[in-house]
Amino acid sequence: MKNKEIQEERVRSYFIDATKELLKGEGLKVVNVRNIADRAGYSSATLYTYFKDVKDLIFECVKDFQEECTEYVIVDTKSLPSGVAKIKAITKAYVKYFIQYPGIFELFFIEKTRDIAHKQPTIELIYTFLDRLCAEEWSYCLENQLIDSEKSEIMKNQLRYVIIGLLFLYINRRHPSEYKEFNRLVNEQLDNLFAE
Amino acid sequence: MKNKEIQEERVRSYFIDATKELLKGEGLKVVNVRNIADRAGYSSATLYTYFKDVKDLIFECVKDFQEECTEYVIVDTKSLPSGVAKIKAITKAYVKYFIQYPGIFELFFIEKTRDIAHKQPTIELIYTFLDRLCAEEWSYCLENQLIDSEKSEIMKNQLRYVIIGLLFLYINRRHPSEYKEFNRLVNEQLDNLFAE
DNA sequence: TGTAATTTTGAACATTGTTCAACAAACAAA
DNA sequence: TTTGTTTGTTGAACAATGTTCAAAATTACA
Repeated sequence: MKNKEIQEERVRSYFIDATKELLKGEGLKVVNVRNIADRAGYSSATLYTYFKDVKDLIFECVKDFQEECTEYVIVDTKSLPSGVAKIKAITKAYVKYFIQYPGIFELFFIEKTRDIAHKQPTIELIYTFLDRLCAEEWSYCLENQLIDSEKSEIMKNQLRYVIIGLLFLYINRRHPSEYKEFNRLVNEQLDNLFAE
Repeated sequence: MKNKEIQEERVRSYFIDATKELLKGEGLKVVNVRNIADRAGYSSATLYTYFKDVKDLIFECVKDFQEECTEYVIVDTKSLPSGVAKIKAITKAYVKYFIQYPGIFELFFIEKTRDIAHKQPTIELIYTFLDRLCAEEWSYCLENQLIDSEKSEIMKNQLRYVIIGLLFLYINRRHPSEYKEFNRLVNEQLDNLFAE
């Protein structure tokens, strides 16, 4: 009974890895059952013995990518001292990760889940991701009165929505058309958020 | 030659009207060539003599909906005196319009255009829409020194991105799950933006 | 080794967007 | 009015997508 579970998990991982490779490579537009199955070395019909449907499989990748992104952010910012500048740096690393892998951004934020109610825990995970990346730093800033505690919740929300808005329009709509300008806007908004 | 053009424009409008009805009703998920053509009273093949493809047809609706939304906002806010409160009111009306017709939000911001380069003027129109709705009011506030002119561009950007972020997560991801909470967040962010 | 259980799959189906040869309607020329 | 040409319309077919299922292949085990 135990072996069966191990083997089952193994095959699932072949499909998941194949999907992750496609998402990181050419992005959502080439993620389909036949491409996934080809890459995993199975027929597309086999996919359905391990996953309810292809959306289910695709959403299985979320947790892995969050871990990868977390690692990416930590590596990029670990040497910085705590404080407002570190929140900015974490946010910029988070942004950079999605710019590097637009397919992952699409998966996290744009791709429609068939059954959004059933996937709500995953959605919640995505939604609170930036908060969790910055949580320690917010705490530090509040403890050391670097940030007005009255305003901290509003600021967290502002950070979340501004960054999602920026990433969304840039990745989904090529707006602004130049990365440089996009980057300038990110910096401007971050500086503004923590100004005064 | 003139008659031909009139008739052609007429048939185009049948398809466009059919698409608009579907978008305002059940939303993007039911917008497909067969549904559109059925409603327009033609075969789906006919659609292709009047439009390059279905995305082209769908994007034809953008301008009409912008006019409708503009009207909606004007009616909702025309009696208010100029000033910061009016910018807030215009923004809230803009948000309400998209909450009422989520399908139109999807069309404006989420739906992928096949050829994003070719559609860039339309994208630009969408992107600058809220700015244009508020343009007069920003001018008024700047002239009367109700807003720091140094910060006005940053504030406009903040407004745009926060509102798009909020609408996007609420409409596309049911987050937050309650409209009341969504509304609270919109108000909180608007108040914060114009505070101090 | 033979049989039962499990895993895998090819083939089929439904639903998309799109194309095209053929049909129908409108129009022009005789 | 008849005939021929141009224009508009469409059914049928195609390709790409997700999904299902009976049958084939493989594995487990008595």
